[in-house]
Amino acid sequence: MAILETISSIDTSPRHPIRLVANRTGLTVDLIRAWEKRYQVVEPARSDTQRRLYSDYDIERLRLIRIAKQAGRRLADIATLPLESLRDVVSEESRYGETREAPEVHRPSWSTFPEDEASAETLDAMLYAIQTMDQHRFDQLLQENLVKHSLPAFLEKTLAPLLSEIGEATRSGGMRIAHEHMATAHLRTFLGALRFRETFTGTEPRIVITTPTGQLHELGALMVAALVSIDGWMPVYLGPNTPADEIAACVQQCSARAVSLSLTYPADDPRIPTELARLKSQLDEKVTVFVGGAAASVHGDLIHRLGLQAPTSLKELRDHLQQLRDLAYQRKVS
Amino acid sequence: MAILETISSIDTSPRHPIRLVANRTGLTVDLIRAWEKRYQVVEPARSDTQRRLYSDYDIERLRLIRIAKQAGRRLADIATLPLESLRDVVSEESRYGETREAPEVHRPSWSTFPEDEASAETLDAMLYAIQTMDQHRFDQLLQENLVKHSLPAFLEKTLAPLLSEIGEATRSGGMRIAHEHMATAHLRTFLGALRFRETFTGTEPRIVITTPTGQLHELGALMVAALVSIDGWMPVYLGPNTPADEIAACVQQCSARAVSLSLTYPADDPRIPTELARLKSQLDEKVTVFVGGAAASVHGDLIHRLGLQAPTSLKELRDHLQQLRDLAYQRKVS
DNA sequence: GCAAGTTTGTCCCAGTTTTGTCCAGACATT
DNA sequence: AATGTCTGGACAAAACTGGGACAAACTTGC
Repeated sequence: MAILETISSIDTSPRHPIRLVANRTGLTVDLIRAWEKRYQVVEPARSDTQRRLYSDYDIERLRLIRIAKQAGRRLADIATLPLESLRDVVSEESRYGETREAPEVHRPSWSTFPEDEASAETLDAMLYAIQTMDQHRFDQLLQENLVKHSLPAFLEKTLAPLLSEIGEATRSGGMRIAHEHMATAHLRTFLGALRFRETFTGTEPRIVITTPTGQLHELGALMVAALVSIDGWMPVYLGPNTPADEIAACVQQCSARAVSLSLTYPADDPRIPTELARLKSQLDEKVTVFVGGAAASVHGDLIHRLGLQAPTSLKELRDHLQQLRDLAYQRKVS
Repeated sequence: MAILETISSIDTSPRHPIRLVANRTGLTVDLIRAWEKRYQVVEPARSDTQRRLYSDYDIERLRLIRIAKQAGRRLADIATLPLESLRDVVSEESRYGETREAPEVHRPSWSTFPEDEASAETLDAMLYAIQTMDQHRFDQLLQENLVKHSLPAFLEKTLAPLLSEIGEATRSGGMRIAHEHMATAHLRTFLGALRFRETFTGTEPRIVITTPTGQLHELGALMVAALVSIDGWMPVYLGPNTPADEIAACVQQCSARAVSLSLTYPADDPRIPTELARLKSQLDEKVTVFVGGAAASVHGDLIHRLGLQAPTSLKELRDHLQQLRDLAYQRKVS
C-alpha cells in the first residue's frame, strides 16, 4: 500500500471532508460510507474527532470506481484495486471493446525509475518514434506514460516538453514537416480522447474552451479540456478558431461559469485584441475568462485592462478553477 | 488468408459481468441469456454466487454474431462458430452485403429496420444534441450507433448524412457556427479514436492519408483512416494541409504502397492542381494515389490525366484497396 | 395464397444477491 | 440552536438467475 503511494504523484495527504468528496465525485455521502463499510473501497484517515479525511488520491479512486461501475462493473470486483489498475480498467472501457496490447500491466521495473530520468528517457523514445513515423509506438509510449503519472503530471512533465521539442526540431530543420504533422495529428486524437475518461453527473459547472479567431492551434486548448474535466468541471470544447460572438453565445446557452482561451500562433495577430474586447463586453460579469498559451504574455497589458485572468501555468489555472468551484460549493452549503 | 489473421489472440479469462457485456455489445441482458439457453452461443464461467462471468473472447463473439444477425443470418447457423469463422462471415457481409434486401429477419428494438426511418430518427437525435450543446449526449449517440452497425455502415449511413446535414444547417443559418464547431471538434476526436480499435501486426501494407495544402477539413481523411485499418492496411495519418513534398517524403520513408487525399473545401483552390502534379511526379510508379472527397469531382479531368484514382464512394475505395493488397500478397507468395 | 410450424425478441415469475438509501441517537462544528 | 458527521442497522430498490410463456415475424408445406 505504502509503495503505491510513493509511485503515484497524487497528493495523499488527508484533508478533504466527506461532503466535498461527495460533491466532487458525484456520489452521495451515504454511499461513500456504505462502500467503505462493505468493501473498504477507501479507508480515509480520521481527524481527532473521528471525522473522515480524504486525500486527492482517495477522490481519484472514487471517481474512477464510479466510472467503472457505470460501465457495468460490480463493486466487489474493483473495490480494492489500486489506482493504477483502476485506470487500466476504466481506459479499457473508454476504448470500447478493442483488444489490449500489453497484458503485463504490473511490471515492477518502472517503479524504480526516478521521475525525471524516466521523463528524459521517454521523451527521447517518443521523438524517435516520431522521426521513424512509428505512430503505433508513439501511441504506446503516450499511453504508458499517462498510466504512470497522473494526468496533470503527464501534461506538464511529458507533453509540454515534448511539444516544445517538436517545435524546436521543426524550426531548426531537424524534423520534417511531415513528422510534425503526424505527431500533431496523433496528439490531437490522443488528447481529445482523454476528456472522455471521465463521466459527468450533469451538476458540474461548465467551462467553454476554445481559441479565438485566427488561432488555429488547438492542442493547448485540448490540454485544458482534459485537465479541467478531472477537476469536476464539464468542458464545452469548441475546437480552434471561434469568433468572439460565437463564444459568447455558447457561454450563454450553456450557462457556463468560465471561458478558457488558448493563444499560441500567430502571437501578434491584430484580431486578438479586438476579439478579446468584444468577447468580454458580451459576457456577464460573473463569467471568468482565462487566457493562456505561449502567446498570452504578449497581450498581458490588454488582458489586465479587460479584467481577464492570465494563469502562467496549468497548475495556476487549476488552482483558480478549484477556487471558483469550491466557492460555488460554499455558497450552496451556507 | 485465415492463417495470417489468427496472430492476435484474445484474452479468454472470465471477468466481465453480464451488464458490461450488454453495454459493450448493445444486446439486452435478456437476449444474451436467451441465446445461451437456446444455442449455447456463449457458455460463460460462473462466480461463486452463480453470476455469469464473460471473457473478452465471448464479448467479441457476441458482437460479431449481432452484426451477422443484423445482416440477415439465422442464429442457429452461426451460434457455435468459432471467432475466426465469424469474422469471415461478418467481413464478407460488410463488403458485399448491404445491397441485399430480402433477409428482413425480425424486428428487434435495436434493429435499424425499416432502414431509413430509424436512421432519420437517430440523425435527428444527434442534431438535437448538437443544437443543445449536449456534447455528452452526442457522444453517447455516436457510440450507440457505432455498436449497432459495422464500421463501414456507420460511416456511410450515419456519419456522412450527419455531416451534410450539419453543413446544410450551418449554411442556411439554422445552426450557429458555435454548434458546428462543437460538433466538428467532437467528431474529430471520435473518428481519430476509431483507428485504434484495431490492432496491427506490423506486416500490413501502409497507406499515407492526409489532405493537400490549403485543405483544412480533415474529417474525410479520418474516415478513410478508420475504414482502411479494418481491412488490413496500416494508415499513416498526417492530419490536414500537408505540402506535396512532405507527403512524398513520408511515402518514401514508410515505404507506403498508397496515398489517400481528401478534397472538400475550397474546391477550386488553385494550389490543388499544382500540388497533385508535384506529388505524382515525386512518387514511385507503384504507389497508387486515391483522391476523394466532395471536391474531387471538380478536378476529375486532372486526376485522370495524372493517372490517379478517384473512387466515388468509400466502398469503391475499399474494393480497390482490397485488390491492391491481395495483389501484393500474391506476389509475395509466388 | 393460406395454414401450420419455427425462430426469436421480450416479458413475467419467484427466489437470491447486490446495492443504494434511510433512520436513530450520539457527538462535532459553526 | 441549527446543521453536519459518526456508527450500526434496517429496508427497499435494482440486478441476476432459472424457468417458462407469448406474440410477432419468418419458413415450410400444401
